[in-house]
Amino acid sequence: MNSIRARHDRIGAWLDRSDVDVLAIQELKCKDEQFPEDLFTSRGYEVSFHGLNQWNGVAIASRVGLEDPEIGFTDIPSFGEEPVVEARALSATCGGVRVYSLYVPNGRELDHPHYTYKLEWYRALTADISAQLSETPDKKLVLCGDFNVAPLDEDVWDMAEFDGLTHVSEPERDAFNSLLGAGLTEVTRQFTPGPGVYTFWDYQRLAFPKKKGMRIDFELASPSLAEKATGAEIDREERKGKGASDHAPVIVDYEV
DNA sequence: ATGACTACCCGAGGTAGA
Repeated sequence: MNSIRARHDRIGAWLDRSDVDVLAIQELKCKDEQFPEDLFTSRGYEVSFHGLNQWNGVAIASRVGLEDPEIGFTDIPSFGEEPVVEARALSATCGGVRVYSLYVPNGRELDHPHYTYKLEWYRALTADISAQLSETPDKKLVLCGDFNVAPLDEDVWDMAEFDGLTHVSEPERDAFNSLLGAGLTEVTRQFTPGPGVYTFWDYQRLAFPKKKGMRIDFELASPSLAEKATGAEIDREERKGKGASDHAPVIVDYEV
C-alpha cells in the first residue's frame, strides 16, 4: 500500500473486511506527525510507525500486542549526498512474533547509486537476521513487505520487457536468496502459485487490466513460524477501483 | 471507444515509484 493519507478510508474498510491481527505497511509517504493513528486505535489496534518525509515510511499495527518497537536494523545503510538512514524498516514483537515491516530500496537503474545501496541494504539485513537466528534458532520472526525483487522469471509478466532493468538482475536475486539463506522460508508462494500471480501492477499503461504485474511483496518466516503457516492470499480485488494502491495486500494465516 | 499514472512537495512542475 502506498500513501496512507490518500487511502485512509480504503484502509479502514479493508481492515474491517480482512479482520487481520497484524498489519505491516510500507510506503506511508508521511511524517510521524501526519500519521493517522486513529485509523488503527479506533479499531482496537496498537500501532507503531516511522516516517521522516514524503518518501518511504513504514508501520506495524497489531491487536495481539505490540512491544519493543525498533527502527531500522544493525548497520542499516544510509543514502544520499547528505547520507540519511531512510524510513524503510521497523520491527516489533506482536503476539510472541518479531514482525518486520520492510520497504527495500527500489534500485532505480543497474548503474545507479541506488542499486548498490539496495544490494548493501540486503547484505546488512541478512547479517542482522542471520545473527538473530544463529543465537536463537527457534525464534519466531517474520519479514513482511516490499522486497523490490522478482525472484523468479514467472514473477514478471514478460522477462523480455525487463532486459537491463532492476528487480530481475542476478545480483538482486542473489541478494534475496541470501536473505532466505539466513534461515527463512518465503511462505506465500506455496499457497499462491504462479505463473501470472502478482502483488504489484504499475499505474501506467493499463498494467492491471492487461495483467502486466510483478510479484515483489513477500513474507519470509523463520522455521518455527513458517511451519505454522496454513494459508496465504493476495487480495487483488483491492487493486481495483478508484484510489487503489499499486500494491495488493498479501495475507498469511498462521495457526499459533 | 477513449486515452492511456499517482501522490508527494507546494501551489508549477519536479521527484519517485518499479
